[in-house]
Amino acid sequence: MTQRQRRKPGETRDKLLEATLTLVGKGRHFASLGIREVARQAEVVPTSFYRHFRNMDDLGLQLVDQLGLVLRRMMREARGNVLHADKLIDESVAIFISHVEANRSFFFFMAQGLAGESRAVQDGIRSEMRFFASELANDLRRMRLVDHLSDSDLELTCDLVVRTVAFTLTDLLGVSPDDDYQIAQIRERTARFLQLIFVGAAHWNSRTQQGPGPGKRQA
Amino acid sequence: MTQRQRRKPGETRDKLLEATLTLVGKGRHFASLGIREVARQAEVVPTSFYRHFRNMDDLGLQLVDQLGLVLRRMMREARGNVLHADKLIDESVAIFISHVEANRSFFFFMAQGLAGESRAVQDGIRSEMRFFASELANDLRRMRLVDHLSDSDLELTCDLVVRTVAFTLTDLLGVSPDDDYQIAQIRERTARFLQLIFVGAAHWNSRTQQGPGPGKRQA
DNA sequence: TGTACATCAGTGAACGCGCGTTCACTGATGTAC
DNA sequence: TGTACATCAGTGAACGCGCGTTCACTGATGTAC
Repeated sequence: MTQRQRRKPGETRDKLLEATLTLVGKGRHFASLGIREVARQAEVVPTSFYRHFRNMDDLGLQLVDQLGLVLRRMMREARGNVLHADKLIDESVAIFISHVEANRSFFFFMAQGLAGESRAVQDGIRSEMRFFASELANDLRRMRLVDHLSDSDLELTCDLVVRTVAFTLTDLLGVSPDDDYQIAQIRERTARFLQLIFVGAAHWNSRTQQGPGPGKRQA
Repeated sequence: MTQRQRRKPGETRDKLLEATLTLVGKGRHFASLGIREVARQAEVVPTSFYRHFRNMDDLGLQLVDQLGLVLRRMMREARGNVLHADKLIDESVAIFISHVEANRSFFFFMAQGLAGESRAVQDGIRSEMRFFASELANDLRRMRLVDHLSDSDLELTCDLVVRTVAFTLTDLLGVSPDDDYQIAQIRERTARFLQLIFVGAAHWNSRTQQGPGPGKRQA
């Protein structure tokens, strides 16, 4: 057998993670993947799997860690590129969508994991989202765009923003990655969702929180 | 064998559907369920499965149909019970949560299906959500709570409301059905999300739509 | 610098098992006359 | 009302296959002295 072993350290592990993402990217659900199937996709013998992961859930957890890195990279890029506050929403959404396109499988895995079989993966993804929301809150504070909001109301707003953006994943899941028109539609719609939320945040106050119905304030 | 056949017509089919929901309710993911496993849970011989469904995806589609009925029942109850506009949000959310508790597995299946393996199921659930959003829009129009919104802005608002409520499912998924405290937390938080959205809708206008950053209007 | 040994990651064979699916069968129910 | 027949839904046996997992092995790399 031609040089049967000693790839670069961690290479097989990376291949297995990537193979899983590839299958997810092809439309498979993480919960339905098996060890042999992933190993086959990774062009690795099934027994190698156990050198790196205890089972598929364990692999899923390590994918969540990598997802965290992807999200942080995205956040960094957004901080660098979103300069003018008046385009904050549009530019942020655009950056999000472009990162989803560039890491489709990762984000699909994220969307799947939120309602997935493994509690640990669920919690991991939720924790990433919480972190993201709190970083967003920090940024908005720093930009002094939400001075009238209490900490907990700001946190509420950012959580809703993150959820809304995350839900977009289920929209993107359904369209082909090169259907630019549909993707633009989703981008615009998402931006309008966020505008709606921020308009709400701008007019939010503690009285409001006590619960009028819709439209109460408009008169 | 004791009375080997002729149950009530459709009984086996219902048992298979219910068995699937039971497994989903226990934390399993729909995509990971197999025919034999479902048949076992239903206490039915595996071959019976084929008398009613072509495969698991087919069964999933029929679950989506039933989910539609559950949602319609919920809508009817909300229409009957939400009387005073100033409590519209709180009461609607309470009704939603109580229906989720009463049909846990159904709603878990819905949450799973949104990012599930079957495109048909995905589309089915999305279609149910669209229908729900449009009915909500009708109701709000009828109650004259959103007179200043254009049709498309109202549609946008209702879509966001439905998404936000749907996302709640991933929160509920993580808490035990008898953890009343946590469930109350989720209910309150969801109600606040919706208040935020409706405050946004109340102050929304076409200028806004052209995209100011957050807080722009507060000065 | 060289040697002995421990550790690590990749391998192929093998296991028992549960899977999806097919088949021919059975008997209850519905339909035609 | 009675009879003959078609349809339908449930059944048990059987198939070949892919699954997760174990095992003993191999050889490259790291470490101690």
